[in-house]
Amino acid sequence: MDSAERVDLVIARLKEAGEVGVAELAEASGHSEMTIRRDLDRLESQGVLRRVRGGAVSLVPRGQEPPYVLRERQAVEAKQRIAARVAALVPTGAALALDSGTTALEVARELAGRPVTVMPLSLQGADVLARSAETTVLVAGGEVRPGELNLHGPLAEASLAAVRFDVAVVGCCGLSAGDGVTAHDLPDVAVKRAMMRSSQRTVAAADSTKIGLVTMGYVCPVGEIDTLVTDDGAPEDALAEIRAAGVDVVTV
Amino acid sequence: MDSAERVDLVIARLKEAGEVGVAELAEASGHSEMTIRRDLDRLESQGVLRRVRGGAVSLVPRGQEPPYVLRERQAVEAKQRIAARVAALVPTGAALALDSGTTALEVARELAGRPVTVMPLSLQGADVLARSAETTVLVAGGEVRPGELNLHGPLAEASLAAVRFDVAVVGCCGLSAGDGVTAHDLPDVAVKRAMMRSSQRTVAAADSTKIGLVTMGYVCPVGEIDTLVTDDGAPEDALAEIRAAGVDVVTV
DNA sequence: GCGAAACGAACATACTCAGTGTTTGAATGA
DNA sequence: TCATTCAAACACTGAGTATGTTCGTTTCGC
Repeated sequence: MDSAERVDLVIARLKEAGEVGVAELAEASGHSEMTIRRDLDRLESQGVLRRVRGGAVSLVPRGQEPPYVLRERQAVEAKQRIAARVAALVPTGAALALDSGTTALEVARELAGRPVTVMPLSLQGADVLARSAETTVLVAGGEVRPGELNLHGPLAEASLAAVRFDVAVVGCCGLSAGDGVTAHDLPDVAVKRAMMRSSQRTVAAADSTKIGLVTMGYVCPVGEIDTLVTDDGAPEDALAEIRAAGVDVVTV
Repeated sequence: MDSAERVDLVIARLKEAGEVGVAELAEASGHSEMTIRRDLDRLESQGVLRRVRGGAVSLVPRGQEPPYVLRERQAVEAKQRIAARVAALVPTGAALALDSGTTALEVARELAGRPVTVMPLSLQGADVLARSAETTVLVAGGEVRPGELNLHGPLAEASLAAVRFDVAVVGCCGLSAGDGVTAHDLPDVAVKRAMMRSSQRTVAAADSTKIGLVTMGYVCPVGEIDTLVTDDGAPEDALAEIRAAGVDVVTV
């Protein structure tokens, strides 16, 4: 069991019980207690948990978005397939606004090197795209959320408002026919709205775990999405409802 | 002779003769030709030179700013000392605009972790600063120059205009009492002006090789600089002239 | 206050990966 | 055509990281 698997184990136990013990993890993973302690210390510095004597307790509150370091390890393969499909929807020479988040970062990796103009809403996205001379990167301003490295606030919205895009690629935390597109917090909602306002078309990229989910920040009714790209794990009836709202649903 | 020294050697020869040979470099550096080829390939991908059969020719035109990959290896120690002094001038809680460039990047490293609000004008600066939870990062929007990773254009200027700073930390390519503060290109000039316009005080950070130099883009007369931080390698008479213009000159 | 458990600093070991050199066959240009 | 240059493939090396072990210190329950 390697480092990544150990982290998965810690997360799983925290999700079940809300707390874990060092000895218990050492036993289960087959590693020394010292190594487990080092794992837990790292996760604490990433804000995932809080160390207590003998183990650790969960810090991720229910219903809130898990931290970036955890999300980036979830459904990686599905996200890459979705990202490839989204990138294929972007014509050469197009201008697009690219949301923050793990799925959007994969889209950035796919787009890097293609002759398009991109406004990424995250520093990681900007970094990936700026390495290529072919791609024009027009980074949005804004306040950087620590840990997440995404951009929000009035500066971000002003940057988006100053440009017109062919396509907005938005990630979302929840998407259901009844409750529309939702995000985890309000600053993100404002940014997503600004992206959509400045773009002719909106493409939503969401892995199937997001379908049917409803989170706190309401962005818009599903009907405002032009195209949804998701993986094939979503229940067919939920997708049918979304299609009925006029969305072009693509599964990969 | 390690990798960094070999690159220096390549640059030196290119500066003298405009071209270098693989065999010649292998001889001079004491390394195999294969290693030299790999060095040259890397430098080609960084835009420093163009490979030709048997060697390489220079791509950096006279009078233009050398690429970032070269500048970052020049006067490293002086830049770090200057950066530490500049950071010391920034009071806790202050808001500052931070220029792009290698010296400013060192300032960012010094500032990371301190409770200040920073608007960096480069992606690297943003990256360094955003890692710390203590520091508020308000990244400027704008177009990213490939290779350089700095931000310019109307979006950057608009971001700067939307905020008021206590201090602007500007790097410069040239600084002389007679010809004022100069930069290498016009988009940079506009950004530096916008930084200064939005800030109460301007601190210029420039290693001594920049003192007395004049480059193409005129930014402002030296008198508009409040404080200049430089290393002790600058000629005293040049510094005296700058002081006479009302600049508080600090040497480290 | 006492003792057991947990902790973390320090050192030793194992592993990974980037950088380098050598070989060899293909590509290039005089 | 032929010598030179190139680049792919493989082996070697050293730096840096991850892990385990030891041991003295800290913490908590009693």
